[in-house]
Amino acid sequence: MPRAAVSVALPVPLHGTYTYRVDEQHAERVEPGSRVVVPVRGRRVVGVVTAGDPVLDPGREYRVVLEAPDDSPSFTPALMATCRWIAEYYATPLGLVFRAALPALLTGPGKASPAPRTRRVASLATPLATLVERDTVFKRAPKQRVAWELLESLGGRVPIEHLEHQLGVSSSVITALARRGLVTIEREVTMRDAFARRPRKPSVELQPTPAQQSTIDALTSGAPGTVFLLHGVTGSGKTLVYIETLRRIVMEQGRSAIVLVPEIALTPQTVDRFRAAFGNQVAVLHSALSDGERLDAWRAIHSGERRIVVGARSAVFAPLTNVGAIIVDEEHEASYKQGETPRYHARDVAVMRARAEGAITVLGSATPSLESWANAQRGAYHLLNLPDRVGGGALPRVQVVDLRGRKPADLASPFRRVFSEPLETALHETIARGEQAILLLNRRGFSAFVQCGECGDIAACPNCSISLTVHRAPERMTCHYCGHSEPIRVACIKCGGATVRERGLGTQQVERLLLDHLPSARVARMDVDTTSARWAHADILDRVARREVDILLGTQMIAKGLDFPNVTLVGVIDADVGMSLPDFRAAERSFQLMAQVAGRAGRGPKGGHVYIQTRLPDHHAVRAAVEHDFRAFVRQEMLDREFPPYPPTVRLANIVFSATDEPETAATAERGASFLKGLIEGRKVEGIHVIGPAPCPIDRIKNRFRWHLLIRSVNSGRLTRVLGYLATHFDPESRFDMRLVIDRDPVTLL
DNA sequence: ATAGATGGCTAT
DNA sequence: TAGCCATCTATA
Repeated sequence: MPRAAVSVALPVPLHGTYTYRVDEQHAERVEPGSRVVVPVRGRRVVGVVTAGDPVLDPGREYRVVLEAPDDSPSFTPALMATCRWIAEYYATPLGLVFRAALPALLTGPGKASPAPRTRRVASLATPLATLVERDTVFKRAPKQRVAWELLESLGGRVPIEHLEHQLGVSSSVITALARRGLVTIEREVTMRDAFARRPRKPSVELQPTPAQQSTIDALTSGAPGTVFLLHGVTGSGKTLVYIETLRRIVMEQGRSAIVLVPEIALTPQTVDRFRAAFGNQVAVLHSALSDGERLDAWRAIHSGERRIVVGARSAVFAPLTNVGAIIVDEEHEASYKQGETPRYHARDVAVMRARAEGAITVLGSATPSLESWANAQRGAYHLLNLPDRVGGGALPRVQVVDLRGRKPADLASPFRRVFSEPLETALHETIARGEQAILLLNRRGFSAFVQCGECGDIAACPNCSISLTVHRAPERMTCHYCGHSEPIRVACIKCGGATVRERGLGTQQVERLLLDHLPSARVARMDVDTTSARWAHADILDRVARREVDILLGTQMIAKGLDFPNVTLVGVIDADVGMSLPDFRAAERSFQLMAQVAGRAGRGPKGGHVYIQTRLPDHHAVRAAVEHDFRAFVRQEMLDREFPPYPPTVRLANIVFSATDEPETAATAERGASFLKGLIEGRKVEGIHVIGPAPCPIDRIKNRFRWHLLIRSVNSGRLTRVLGYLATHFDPESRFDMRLVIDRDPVTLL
């Protein structure tokens, strides 16, 4: 039945759809989920058909769909349903959700697809059959002979990139061979796939242990829509469980699957294992792909050519059909939350999509998020445990170095101020034994906090129980949730001891100290500055794997998924910096980080040691990290989130106002708060509370002033309705470039 | 979100 | 006074 008109969601921040007529030429090619090119204010825009045959107003003119560029819809019904859920839950226009779900090259009306990528390939030009012949030709060029024979042994035709990077042939040798006419170099069109640069290892997956096997059995017999929370300690072999589960669901049952990983660049080893196990069934989507590469991968998935998608956050939108499983590795990771509109959490989207697809969801972590843990406790998720390391290896011994009440003599040198004696000794010994160390430095605090030098207590807000931030002019401590403010404490309210103002150290400073005091150690630094280049992450980690690095110093990015058997020492330089962040998840983040980084130590037969330097040795996050006891941490942390209530006890949304004028921003935030309070009181909505407004912890970005307010709700559906109402009925007024952002389930409140 | 229109301000 | 930038406006 050809359609006369369609409803189209457009990538504009307007809620609701637009109606366009369809002429006969396009009638057969438009159905829900199809991309269409339509006129919007005189320009061509790509929208997505949400429904066919809407009711038309006879008294009105409608514009006509200009193009229906695709043979088949880009969105399956299950994926459409998932996008609709996102639009409603996060109070985001549907068209913007669709746009986020498509590769960039499919969201613009342009037809120009980028030029295919080529690579240079070397081939043998002349056969040199006899040894005598070779001896003469290569008499004075032994390196050319090696290269030539390597080429010959590999079938006479090899990409130059491969010769240079994996086989160690220098480029000058190749040019010389080409110049002498012994080798010809030509260009060849390749599939754009940057990850193919990494050497592919042969598949040598081990046999599952009995514990792994029973987990695999449980996962593969889960009813459609079941969500599993797989709590497996570091080194318990979760990746093998994922792989064997997919072997059944994808290879044996013929379905498809998505594997979400926090950030591919940080987890190359995990990705390598999937590629090794499933070869060209795997499409890898990661942030470093070019637009063209991403489009190629999308097409290969859409056509059914690749049925396993491994990727970061947005891979949850992979255009697969018949999805049987969605795996979310390291499900607690904050990078699953998108930082811009649509601000979806890929873990939660994964659960919704899996339900729509009739698939199982596997949320895996050694340190699950409190949200997922609470869902498992109330029976919404099915909990599976892998409590032991594969091969019976012990978890490393964790030792606390108490930095409280250190004597002036201990603080004489800058080095000693950062590295306690036990940590320094351990570093020396580790390097002397030819083993490797990882040093974790929490992200530099963006703001200063006040801590007691005697008991370690960090000054916190009496209403919100998050840390207070030091402000200059006027000099006060301020809460960035509710706006509470008080003079800077000089004496600790718990013990009366003298307080100090703290602000974390930078990685460069610590690197300098290491280079000065351990001149023989080879130090690699890994942070945003050293990893901006495309393959910088993988390159640094590969150097560590090849043991070209003695000490790897870095921010949280070093804590993830690495498996280096020769790393026997891990040091957490200052656990308190993380604990001091003005964020209700500060303790959770710190615990996760300590637990994850501790899991990097002692993965080999040599065992391992962890040192945590802190002034809060009795804090439950530190104690639980020492004991490797996630459940003990959760028990205390759940209590702490009850009053004042924070997730998972309540649902949370962060409403951010920003504009170029400070008083106007504050006034609009006030107006937003009154609007919400009026709505809540007027409609007698129970269990929803507005906190603030207050300046955002980062109160100014690129000359825009930022204020925010928080909404707490005991009930999810009610919060959905309030946010939907705010998005469609509150007018922030566009003076001073005013913008309003609704961030539901925020992972950071900066 | 975003392009095109508008209006004020600076460098020439 | 042209050109630039911040701001405004509308989207079938």
